[in-house]
Amino acid sequence: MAATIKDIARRAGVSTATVSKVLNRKDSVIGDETRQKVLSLARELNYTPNSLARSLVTRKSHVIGIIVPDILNPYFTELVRSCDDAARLRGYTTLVCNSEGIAEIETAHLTSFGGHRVDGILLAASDVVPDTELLDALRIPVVCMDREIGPLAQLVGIVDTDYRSGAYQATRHLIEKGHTRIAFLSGAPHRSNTQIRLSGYKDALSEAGIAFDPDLIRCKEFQHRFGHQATLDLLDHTSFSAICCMNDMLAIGAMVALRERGKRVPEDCAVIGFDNIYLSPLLEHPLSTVDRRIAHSGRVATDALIDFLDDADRTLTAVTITPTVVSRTTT
Amino acid sequence: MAATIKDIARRAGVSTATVSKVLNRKDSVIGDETRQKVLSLARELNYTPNSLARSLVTRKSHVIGIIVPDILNPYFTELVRSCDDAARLRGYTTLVCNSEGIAEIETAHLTSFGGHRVDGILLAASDVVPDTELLDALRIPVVCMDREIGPLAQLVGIVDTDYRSGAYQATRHLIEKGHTRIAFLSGAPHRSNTQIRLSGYKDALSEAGIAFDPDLIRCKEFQHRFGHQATLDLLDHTSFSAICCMNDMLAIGAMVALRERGKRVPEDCAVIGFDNIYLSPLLEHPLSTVDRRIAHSGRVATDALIDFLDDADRTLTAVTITPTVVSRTTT
DNA sequence: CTGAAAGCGCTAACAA
DNA sequence: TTGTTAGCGCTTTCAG
Repeated sequence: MAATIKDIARRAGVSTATVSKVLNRKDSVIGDETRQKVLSLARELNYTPNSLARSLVTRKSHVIGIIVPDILNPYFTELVRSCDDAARLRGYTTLVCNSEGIAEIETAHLTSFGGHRVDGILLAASDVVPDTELLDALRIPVVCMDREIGPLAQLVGIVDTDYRSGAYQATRHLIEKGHTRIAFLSGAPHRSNTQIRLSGYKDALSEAGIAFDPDLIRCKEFQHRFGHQATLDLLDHTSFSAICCMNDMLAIGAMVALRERGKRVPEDCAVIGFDNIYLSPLLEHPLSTVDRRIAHSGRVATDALIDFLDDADRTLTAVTITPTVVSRTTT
Repeated sequence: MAATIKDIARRAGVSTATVSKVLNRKDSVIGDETRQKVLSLARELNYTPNSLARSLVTRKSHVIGIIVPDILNPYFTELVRSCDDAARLRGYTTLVCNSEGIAEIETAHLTSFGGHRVDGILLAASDVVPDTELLDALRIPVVCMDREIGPLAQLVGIVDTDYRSGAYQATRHLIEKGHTRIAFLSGAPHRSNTQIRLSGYKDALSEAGIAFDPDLIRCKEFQHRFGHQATLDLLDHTSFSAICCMNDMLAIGAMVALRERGKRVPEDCAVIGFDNIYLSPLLEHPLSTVDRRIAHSGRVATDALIDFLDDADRTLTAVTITPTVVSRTTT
């Protein structure tokens, strides 16, 4: 059995209260020899405080719950990694859950966060509509990491990306390269996630005097499989010389489809992505994309949450990241 | 404040013990109306058990600690994801930590696992030599996920991959394609991880009557940057027609270097990887590689651990995964 | 400067 | 069938 504060107290001939004080650096009032005795005993017994017991009384778990749709998606892998790094730097541990983009699963995770008494929640809702009632009932501070969500009492931060601008820039980039028939791939069609991006796409088109053609639009989900499938479908039903993908995995899927059909990138068809995941420069054709500063946004979100938790900043933090085009070889 | 068992007890006019019994399905002995009253009250008050308190008394946290070098590496992303899935299926939660491949960091995480009273540990030690003394002192069951580690009292499972066979098969695959000058890229040279693979490589060569040439060997770390750098270096200093990479990220890095130097894959130089990460078929040149059943191994490791924890199987589980070559377009 | 006592929310015998 | 009691390991007033 692991040593407890009691073991130390007994051997040191002091009370557990004293040991606790020493161990928590609340020892300004503690005698020097007592402190030394306790400290050396702690080392000797290989003492590690039981954080369950500690959290129970302090009502602070120093754990942050993170929800993402799927950590396998490189975008979320990077996001989670940067959140975790930022959290550890400030003494917090991270509990990561995958919602699969399914509201019920997200809800279950949120409930479990409540049970584990996490101090705060970092939420990448993506395409799912979170149960805001639950979120409110939980009374746990929340920071949204990828988009706004409905009104929420416990919302203490939003790290938003200017998707409209990103999509606009991507489209414009393609237009400047001379394309006029530009296909558009994105996630769930009715979600703001997609609608906002679509508006940026349309803005760029109309600005250039190009008519919007709904036949060029394919919206369903943010996964490479869909990028692949949609591109094949596009190839079969219409003509175009560029694809504007609303994330990099979609772009990767699109390029696979293009290759299968013998199309060269960018000669026969240009491709641009969105996110700038760390893989995009490593592809055989390094991917042109829209950089959204993934690691930075994770860090900012985490810091905002912890600032709030640690009482450093009790106001709502709202940060909007303006993405920028990174032109590589696929456009 | 979240409702507690006490709140329910008071309103239901019963004792907390009774409430606890109902809520834990130890209610075979509980009166029907009492049960109903408690259950409906629990729902009404939106009761969620405090798992900290529960774990403190039951001495079971239902949390499993996972250590990997870096979750950004797709191999570990997949591994962690499959462990997490398997764990949740059995009622466990997962606490994931990145060791960065640095022993001190791994040690810090292990210590923190002790503090959090995790029930078991899933360890992907990779190139780091774990502090087996600490591990023993912790008295927490451990399953190794990618290789064996030294003698360990608390070791309850090993999921090993037959690296020798994998490297042998990869090399042989290349030889069968007509290559004789085959470069070899791997991680830390003095680690078993690399040495075992190297022996497979050598076996295949000697079997084919090809002399081993140390100039073709580059071992340092398992990251794409090194794959890139090593390939450039190889290109500058020797000649070869194939590269045998001991993980897929190395292969991706190598292919970038090859492209930069105007070499075509596989015409000018064949490349084979190791791991079969989910990205490898998605590359522009789908990567030939050695499949090691990542998700399967994570599942097996997790199940072995939980079997032990749940008392279903108190013997040491030792599984060796035999990898197989997947031939795609780069060889 | 140190200790006694209470209690965080829950479970687990043992009584009743 | 239900309640009483004790206690998990720790922190935190409040006395001494």
